[in-house]
Amino acid sequence: MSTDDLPNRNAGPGGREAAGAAPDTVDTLVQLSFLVQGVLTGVASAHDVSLVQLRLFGILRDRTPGMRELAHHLGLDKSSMTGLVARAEKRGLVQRRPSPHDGRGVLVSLTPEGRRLTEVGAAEIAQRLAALTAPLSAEERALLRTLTAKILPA
Amino acid sequence: MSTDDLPNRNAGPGGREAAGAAPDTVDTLVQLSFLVQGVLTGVASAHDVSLVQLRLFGILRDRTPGMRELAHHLGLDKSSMTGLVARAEKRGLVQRRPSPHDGRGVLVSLTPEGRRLTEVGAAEIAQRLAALTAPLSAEERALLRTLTAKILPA
DNA sequence: TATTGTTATACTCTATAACTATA
DNA sequence: TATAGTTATAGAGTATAACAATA
Repeated sequence: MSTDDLPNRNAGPGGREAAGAAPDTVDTLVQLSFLVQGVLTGVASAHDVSLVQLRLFGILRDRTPGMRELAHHLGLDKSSMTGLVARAEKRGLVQRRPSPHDGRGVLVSLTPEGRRLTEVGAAEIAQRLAALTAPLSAEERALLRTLTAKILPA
Repeated sequence: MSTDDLPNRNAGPGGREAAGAAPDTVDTLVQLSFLVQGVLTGVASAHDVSLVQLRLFGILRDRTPGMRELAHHLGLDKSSMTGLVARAEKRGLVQRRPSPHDGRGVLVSLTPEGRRLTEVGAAEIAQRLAALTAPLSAEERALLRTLTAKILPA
C-alpha cells in the first residue's frame, strides 16, 4: 500500500535531474498497479479469500478446466493447485469431479455458492475501480483505455 | 500472469451490451496492474527475493526506520516484520542495530550488498517498464502520467 | 513412455496472542 | 500503563521431487 516503492528516488538510470521533478511514467505505473492490486486484494479479503482464489473463481466463471490448465492460467505449478482447489472445495466454493474423457483428469467447477461469491466480488471490484476513475471525464477514460491498450500484450 | 481475471466477461454491473465490445476501463486497469506487478515480481525473483523484500529494500534506500515504522510502510503487522527482516539479515542484505535513543527499538538499514541489489533491481524495473511503454510516444506518455495522476491519491 | 494429478517436504509470508524490556 | 519488538503458533501459498494411475 505504501507509495514509495522501488524505482526512482530522483536517481534512476536515465537520470531525472530536477529535485522536485514530476514523477516519471515508470513511477506512475508502479503506483497505479499497487493501487489497483490493493483494491483487488481488499475485495478478496472482504470475502475471506485470497486474490489468487478470486482469480481462480474468475477463471471458472466460463470454464471447467483440469488442474493442469488451471495451473497454466494462474502461472502456478500443478502441485500448487492441489491445495488451492482443496481449500476452496472444503469451503464449498468449487467442486472437483472426475473427467469423463480421461481417467486421470479431474474437472474443476464453481458451486452455486462459489458463483455467487464470484459475481459479487466482480461487481465490487468493478464498482470500486469505477469510483477510482470517477475523477476522469468520459473522454479521459477513453483516452486511458487507448493508451493502455498500446501497452497491454495483444 | 493470465489475462482473464475477475471483472467482466461481458456481464458486469452497468452492462456492456455488444458481444465483441471493447474492454472497459476497469478491465484495462486490472490487466495493466497484473502486467506491472508481473514485472516487479519477475525482477525480484530474478534476484531470489520476494516483491515484499524488494519493497522493504526500497524503503531502506533513504531511511533507517524501526520495525514499527517499517511495518506501517509495508502495511504489515509488526510481528510479520521480525521474520522478514531476519531472513534478509541472514542473507546479509540488511542489518539491525539497537536504537541509540530508545532502548527498546532497533534501526534497520541496508548493507552495502543490500544497497547494490536494490539499485540493480530498481534499474531493471525502470528498464523493463520503460520497454513496456516504448510503443507510446513522448506525448502519449505525458498524457498517461497526467491521467494517472488524477487517479492516484494525493 | 508420457501425462494427470497427488503427496511429501520445505520454505516464505502473514496474522493473533502472549511475552519481555524498556519508557 | 503504554510502546517496541520478539516468540509461539497456525495457516495459506508456493515449489521441487517422487509417486500412482491412466493414456
